[in-house]
Amino acid sequence: MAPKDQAQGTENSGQLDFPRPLATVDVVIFAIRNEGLHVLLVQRPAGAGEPFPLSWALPGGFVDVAKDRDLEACAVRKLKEKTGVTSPYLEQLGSWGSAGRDPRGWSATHAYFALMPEEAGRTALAPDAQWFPVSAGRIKPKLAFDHGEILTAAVERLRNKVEYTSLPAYLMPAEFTLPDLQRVYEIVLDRPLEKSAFRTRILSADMIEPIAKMRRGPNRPAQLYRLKKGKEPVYFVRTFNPPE
Amino acid sequence: MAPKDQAQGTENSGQLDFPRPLATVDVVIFAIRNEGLHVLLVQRPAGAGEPFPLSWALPGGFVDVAKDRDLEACAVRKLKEKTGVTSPYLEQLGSWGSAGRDPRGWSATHAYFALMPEEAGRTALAPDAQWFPVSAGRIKPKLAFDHGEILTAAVERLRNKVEYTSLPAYLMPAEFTLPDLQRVYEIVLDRPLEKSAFRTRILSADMIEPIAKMRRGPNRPAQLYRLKKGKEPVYFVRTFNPPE
DNA sequence: CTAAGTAAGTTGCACAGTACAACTAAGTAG
DNA sequence: CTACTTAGTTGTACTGTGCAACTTACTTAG
Repeated sequence: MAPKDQAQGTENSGQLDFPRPLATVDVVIFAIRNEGLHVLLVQRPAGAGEPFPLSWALPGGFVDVAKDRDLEACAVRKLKEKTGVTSPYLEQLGSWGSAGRDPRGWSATHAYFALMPEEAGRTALAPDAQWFPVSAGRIKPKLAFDHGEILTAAVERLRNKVEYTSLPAYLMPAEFTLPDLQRVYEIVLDRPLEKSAFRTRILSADMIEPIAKMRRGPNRPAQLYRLKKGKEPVYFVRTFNPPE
Repeated sequence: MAPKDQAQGTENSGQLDFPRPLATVDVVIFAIRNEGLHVLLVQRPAGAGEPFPLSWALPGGFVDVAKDRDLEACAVRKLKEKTGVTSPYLEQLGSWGSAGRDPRGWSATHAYFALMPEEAGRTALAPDAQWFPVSAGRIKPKLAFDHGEILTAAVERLRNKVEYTSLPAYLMPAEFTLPDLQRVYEIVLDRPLEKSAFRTRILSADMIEPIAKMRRGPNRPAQLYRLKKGKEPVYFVRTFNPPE
């Protein structure tokens, strides 16, 4: 039986015995590793009746109406199961739902995207999880379901936001230098940025603070910074001017 | 029975006989009427077992797995049912899902937001639908479910985007002047904008074109424009500089 | 016919923040 | 001590907004 057109709004919408779509949550987890943007994927099981056996997929799964108080709690749970940690940044990305995206039936997934420092993703990675480099907004293996499309949307959202926010700060380790941060911006945007304009922008944003320590190397030492506590992401009033 | 932790990923996730959340779609439909931002609401029925009887709510309802190919098609359908038209702009806003938001059980809604010109919303409005003014991001009546929260998020998203996009163009009638458009920007942002900077921004964006007609009034006539066909929204590289 | 009023549209200068490029500073390695 | 490298600064050009005064084109009152 199909729901009434005006479900949530007709005299008999109290009857709820019509077919419901499957509800899942998937999380696109980004980290910087080896000077490159990486995403965490999970290999699908090979069991009978399993869709996309052995394909790689975004970590996620069904909403558990007994366990999950709300969608975000569900996303946090999935993230924790695969990485052993909670991420410093979690944002809703959007939802994808259609008749055909899952062979098991009409399904809708609520996608989230998370940013974490490399160091966080090393602790307790699930055995079926693995980091994959993202190049040109794509991943090498073809992903299960429509996860390739979701990943592309996540990369695009990340790139757009990096243009005018402080999001890359959540990809940094506890202590970092300004050139470190700039490199992460450049990795995500895949283009070089102006050093002086970058420094002006970041330092006037009141988002990081210097600590009493320098990063020493074979050349001039660099000031180390840390994120100010409890800092929301900062929104700048301009984008970096794209080249072209 | 609860889904496995690793649903979409365990040997027996082929079994799909665990409880599923309710899946709905709701649409926040904006239009400018009487120099003010308005949103379309629908009054809930009074039948037995109906949650929030006679409260006002966002137009929406259950996903119909037989009728709706995907979520967006479902949103378009809801929109059409209430307004009789399709809107020139429809964007996904986010999803809200939790155990408590609907007394009938764990439910998740996929929220969209739509922009349309006033003229479009006059044709075939459903009898239970009505336009309400939005002031200070709020609506007078307390809305059903968590729709107040969703509306607040939609207004916030709209305000943010108006700061650096051409979205208000979708709120305009077929022919409009630049001062008309500026007024709509000012209505949404709730603050005055600079005339000359506004004109420079809009005219250099290649989004509207002048037509061979002027708007005549008790003073200097104004050039009429129309949206260029098939125009995607334009993103500017700066926001208008907020005051203070 | 003229003057006053009003809104459309233009112009010029100040200001903020990025782009570009050259410079200084502080370390290591030979 | 010199060469090299990266951190960090400085100065000038450019772009687009903020602000304010100005011109233009119409209506209405007299």
